[in-house]
Amino acid sequence: MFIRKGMDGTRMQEIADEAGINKALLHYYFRSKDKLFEAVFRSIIGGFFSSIAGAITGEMPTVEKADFIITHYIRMIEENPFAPQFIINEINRNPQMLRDIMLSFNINPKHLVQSFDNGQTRKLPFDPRQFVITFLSMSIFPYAARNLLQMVYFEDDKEAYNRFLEERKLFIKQMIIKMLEA
Amino acid sequence: MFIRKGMDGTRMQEIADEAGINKALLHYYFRSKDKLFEAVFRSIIGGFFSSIAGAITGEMPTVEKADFIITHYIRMIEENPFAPQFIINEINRNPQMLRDIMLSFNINPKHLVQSFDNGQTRKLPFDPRQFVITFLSMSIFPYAARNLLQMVYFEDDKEAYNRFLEERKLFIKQMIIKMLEA
DNA sequence: GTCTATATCGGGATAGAC
DNA sequence: GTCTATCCCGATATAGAC
Repeated sequence: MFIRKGMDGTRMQEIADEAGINKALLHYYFRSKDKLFEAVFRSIIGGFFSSIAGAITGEMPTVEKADFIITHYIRMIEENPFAPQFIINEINRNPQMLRDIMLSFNINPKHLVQSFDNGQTRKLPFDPRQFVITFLSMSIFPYAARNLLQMVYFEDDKEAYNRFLEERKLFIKQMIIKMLEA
Repeated sequence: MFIRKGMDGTRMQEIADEAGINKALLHYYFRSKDKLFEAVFRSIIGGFFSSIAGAITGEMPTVEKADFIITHYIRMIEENPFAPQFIINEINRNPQMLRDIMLSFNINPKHLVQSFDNGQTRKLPFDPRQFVITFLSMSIFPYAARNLLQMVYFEDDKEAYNRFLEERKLFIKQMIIKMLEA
């Protein structure tokens, strides 16, 4: 419910109904709405975040390695299509939470940045983060803006949009590989 | 305030304070929070939406035309960096509103889709919407997810991220033109 | 049109029985 | 642990003076 309607838009009563219990019990377990939300948020961000990190630590990808990472990452988005936008929203609402979570997941931003200097991308004419963020953009945005894009460009045809997303997996792979080879 | 904190997270009192008036006057003008929100939303989406449409109606872009459109579109995002995510969020919250607005702006989805069949892109091996949505993704996502990306990949260095965005304009142009030429 | 004061209600949180 | 009943505050909305 938090994912669908956000922290502010969700009622404790709705959550209790969905869980088949009552509000009081919800407070008994989590003490407050804030605490409940944080618990939910941490569990959602966990998988996604470690994958974002995993996708770029170590040496930068060779083309073969990139292919593996892309497949893995896109599958994760497919399985959690609403998670990315939820994460983005809540980090905008409360940026401090991300810092805490990064610490608790033992992720050091410095290491992330340094890892860009390894591997073959060093000869590229652009900051290699351009490629990483381009990949994330191409993968995440069509899910985050699904309702908008589906309505504007696909006459609100759900099936047509699903086919588009399916075709897009190959498209993304080819684009990224082309960029890395360029 | 709606852009920053969303419809649910914004208080009428805050808006009144910001405007230097009081709550009662706000209701006098707009009758209800819902009505006020819709007025704000329509005015924000207006410019963006007509540009999304304008960017792809008529024949599909030649490389020269694409360059012009990209420059124009990115500038609009730069001037309203929070608008895209706001629009995406509120359309997810209330998809019907977009349908109404599209009607009132006289935008017909069928025409949008048909326009993809014109021009040189017809020979491309992919649905041309892949290119349009790739462009939108590359342009919008780095603004929508700014807090997240800046923290994870730029050690929360605001200036470094601004330089990245500046460099990205050229990067996007080159990528899109490369795709269209491919 | 603009204000103060107030009605009304919804929702987070708690008390206390079981 | 789980429930019902209730407190209490904050937020939308309105009444009514000026």
